[in-house]
Amino acid sequence: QETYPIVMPMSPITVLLAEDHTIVREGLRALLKLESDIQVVAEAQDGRQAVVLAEKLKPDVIVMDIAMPLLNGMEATRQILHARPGVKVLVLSAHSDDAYVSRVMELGASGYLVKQTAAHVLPEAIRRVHEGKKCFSPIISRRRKEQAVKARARGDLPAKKAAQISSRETEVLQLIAEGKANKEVAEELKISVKTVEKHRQNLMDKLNIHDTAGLTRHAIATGVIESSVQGTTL
Amino acid sequence: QETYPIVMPMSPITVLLAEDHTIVREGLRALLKLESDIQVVAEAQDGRQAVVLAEKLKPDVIVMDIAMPLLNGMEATRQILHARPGVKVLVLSAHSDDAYVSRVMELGASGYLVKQTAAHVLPEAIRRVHEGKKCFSPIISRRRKEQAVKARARGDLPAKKAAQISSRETEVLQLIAEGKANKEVAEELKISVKTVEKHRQNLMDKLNIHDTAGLTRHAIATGVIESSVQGTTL
DNA sequence: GCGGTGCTGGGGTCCAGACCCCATGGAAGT
DNA sequence: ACTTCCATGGGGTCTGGACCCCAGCACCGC
Repeated sequence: QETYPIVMPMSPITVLLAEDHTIVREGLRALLKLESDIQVVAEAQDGRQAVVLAEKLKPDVIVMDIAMPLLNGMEATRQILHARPGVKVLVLSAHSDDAYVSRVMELGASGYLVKQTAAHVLPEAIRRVHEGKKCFSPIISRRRKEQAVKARARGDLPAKKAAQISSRETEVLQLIAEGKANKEVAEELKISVKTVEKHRQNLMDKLNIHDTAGLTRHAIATGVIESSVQGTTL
Repeated sequence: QETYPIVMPMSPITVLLAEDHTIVREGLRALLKLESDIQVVAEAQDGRQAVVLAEKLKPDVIVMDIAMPLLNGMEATRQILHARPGVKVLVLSAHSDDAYVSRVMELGASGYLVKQTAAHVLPEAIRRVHEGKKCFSPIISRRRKEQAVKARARGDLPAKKAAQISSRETEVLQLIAEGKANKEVAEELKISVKTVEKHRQNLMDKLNIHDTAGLTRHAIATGVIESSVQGTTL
């Protein structure tokens, strides 16, 4: 019953919101409601729901939290992209470890926003990934550029997949996070202290974390150790 | 220039939003904007800002996230309530651990909502705590009742104490666990590096933990920080 | 084979942190 | 009033880790 405006009334971008914290999810929906070209067609409160709803409703874009019960956002993303390779997954995560971002992007996600991002970036990012572009939070894209520059400086081939932590490095990481000094790690693994230092350095470079506290947090976050590990006092 | 409506135009409840994830914070603000009797007067993206803004603007209610950088919601709540005992702090947290809830309530907070809570509960909770009532998420209040019954059955004494960590020491612990060097901690807290070293030494003595990794694990295990705290790269 | 990478080992420099000593002022408890 | 605790700050020493250089050997893929 309305006259056609000069601007074409494009069909809105359909969005599935996957985020386990209800109050946060409804907040995001409230933010997106202000955008006339974006329509939230469904919400999922865990990864499994996200997979099911993505399959059923075939939304254009899926805004996916990483930390979710039952099935985390990483696995959910993998399954969704396996079933519908064309769909755009925009990851929304609390953390920004390089290794994390790399893994998600290798899965085929279209973008990665950290939750520190300003709210107005979200609808913009949804539009961008809908157009087939990649989209990252400023912090992330800045770091990715730095990484790329460094990689080229080192003469790396573009076939990257940067932060692969080797099995030996993981061993060292665990012992460091358990509070062992380099010397103790060396004794434990029966290698030289110098080698331990080297592994430690490689870990720091690959993870872009340059302090013991950060390595420890990373080890806990990725499940290498638990926070309740008893220290040297035992 | 407007005529007075029949309903008294009560002065709105002033609210300070303390939540480190910008996109979440703006989502919450968008939700609260729909409530005419609630006015978000300021936002804080870490605990220290929350303390400063609470002091300066004296809001009626502070909606406080627990997991925040620099100063977590727990310590921020303690400091704010120390300075202004009358203020209402409504804690908003991702976790619903009993130990967590108990500690927060002992500090004198007015309520505790988990983020799984439906959005419409938030403004309702703000009104309730503003009236001086306590307010919990349904899941929490149910469990608190069960706990209280059990406690009485066991005839518990309220007494307990481990190594007593002071409020200042907890602040230092958080910053250490976030990967800050002593010098950075000193700058953040505007005290001498020597004092930071002293606090660090006291922490190590009291906790009987003598490495940074151990302190970091302890901070995570006791909820001072989360393992996913952003590193020094931000 | 040749390049890539992982694991191993050693040389060095430099600074931050661990641990010792000390003192002062304020707040809180007895 | 006196003690205790906390927070503050300064003196020192010494070791451990961060970061730089270098290398050989083994494996894997092409």
